[in-house]
Amino acid sequence: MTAHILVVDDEVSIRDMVRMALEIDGFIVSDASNAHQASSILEQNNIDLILLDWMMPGISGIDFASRLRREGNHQVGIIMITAKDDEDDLVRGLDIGTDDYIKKPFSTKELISRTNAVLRRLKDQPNSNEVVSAGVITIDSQQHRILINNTEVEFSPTEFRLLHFLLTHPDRVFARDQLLDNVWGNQVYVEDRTVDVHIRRLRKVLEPHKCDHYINTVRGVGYRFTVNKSE
Amino acid sequence: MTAHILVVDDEVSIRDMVRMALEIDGFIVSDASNAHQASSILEQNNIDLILLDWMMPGISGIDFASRLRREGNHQVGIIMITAKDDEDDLVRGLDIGTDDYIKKPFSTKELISRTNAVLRRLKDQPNSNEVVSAGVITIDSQQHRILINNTEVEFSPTEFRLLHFLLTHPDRVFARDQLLDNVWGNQVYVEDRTVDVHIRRLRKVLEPHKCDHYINTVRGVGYRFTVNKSE
DNA sequence: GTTAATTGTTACTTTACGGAAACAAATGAA
DNA sequence: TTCATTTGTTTCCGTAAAGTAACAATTAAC
Repeated sequence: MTAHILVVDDEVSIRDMVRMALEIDGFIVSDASNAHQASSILEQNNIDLILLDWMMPGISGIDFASRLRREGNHQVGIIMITAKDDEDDLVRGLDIGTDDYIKKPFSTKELISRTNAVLRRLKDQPNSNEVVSAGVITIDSQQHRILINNTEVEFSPTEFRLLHFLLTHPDRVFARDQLLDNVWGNQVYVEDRTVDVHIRRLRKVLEPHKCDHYINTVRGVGYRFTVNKSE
Repeated sequence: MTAHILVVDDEVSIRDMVRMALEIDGFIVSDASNAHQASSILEQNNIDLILLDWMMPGISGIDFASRLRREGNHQVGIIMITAKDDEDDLVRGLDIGTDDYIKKPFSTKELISRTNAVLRRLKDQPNSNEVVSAGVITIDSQQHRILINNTEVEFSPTEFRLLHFLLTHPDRVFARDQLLDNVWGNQVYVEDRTVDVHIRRLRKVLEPHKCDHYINTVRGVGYRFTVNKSE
């Protein structure tokens, strides 16, 4: 969930400033002072977004960005950081497929805002706006609503994510740590037993609607969601 | 179906670049180097959207846009292109009734994205002169009036825009960021929590009319407008 | 030029959610 | 059976999120 951002700038002061602003806002940040460093970091990490200085000694930001896109990397977001008097190069920069621009000098607020905007746009690509259902349960992600027998039932955020994951992966056993990875995210460390507690809470909410039996316990392994009674 | 776009800029390099980007994306493009040319093209064609340079010799973009709106042309979309990052001027630009603006330098992606966004918005509401309603609330955009149970209720500008956006996009959760993008505009950098405060103010105004329950809080996600009671 | 309204931000309060601990119950193995 | 292990369940507490009000700055109105 937490985005990993790569900051590429030859000036250490800019790097530090940007890094600090991003880290305060909860992002994971790596940085590089030139294109070569940036390349190796990209290879070794799962980078979501690059904040790239326009003018750098050696391989410029423009060249680096266009090379990335030419090589077929369209997943990573790229925000260019430009100085005032780079307007002449504007034409060159426009066709290489960057996601946004930030002009120096910029506020941290603008930085964060644009970063989030680009990340949001990238995330929106695969539309998770579908309606899924199993048995008497229907989940509308866009509305963020769950209907059971056409009646809305309230769930807490974690319960919502847990049920959504289970329902979209039916008839399959998941170990507790698999559920933690998929529902909590692989960056959070919580106890295995926490899953049990949340399964319990989920069952409790489902109980009045007589569909808590959709959630099976597989002793020694984990939990499974199924609409067919297995017993 | 295909949108026809008019590009107005005195610099030929910008015109060509924008034209190329738009044509690659399948738009029909006309261009003009000044306001007079633009006027005649507007008369002779069915233009959906104008990409208008802020600073032009002779009649400036801002003058041209405000004249269009004054003359009653509210159908055509207008996106301002500006090199200045003078916030005061930008605010003035929005007040005139332009649909969006793009700061130089900008990416082709941003250009295309904003163009599509404005076109979508215009299409959604063929003319914003329409009257929309949900439950006991009726919004007349042209009159800039909101009726609740056929009684006029006063809202501040931001409250008006917020309620209008929510009401025209019912039964859908919006994150605070999304609301900021859609109600405040994409380049206004305000805190997330500001949304909370305005939601509060909106509810406060709706409260005496017993329809504050239309606005749902979705914890951990954002807000949703719905006429159906969620319980 | 004075006043009122609007808006963004901050600080404080309230709510309720999530995580872990603790204990009970169930299960399986010896 | 007895014991160990796994799972169910409840309760407690810290904290993150949302509600709220007050404040300052800006803008509009008079």
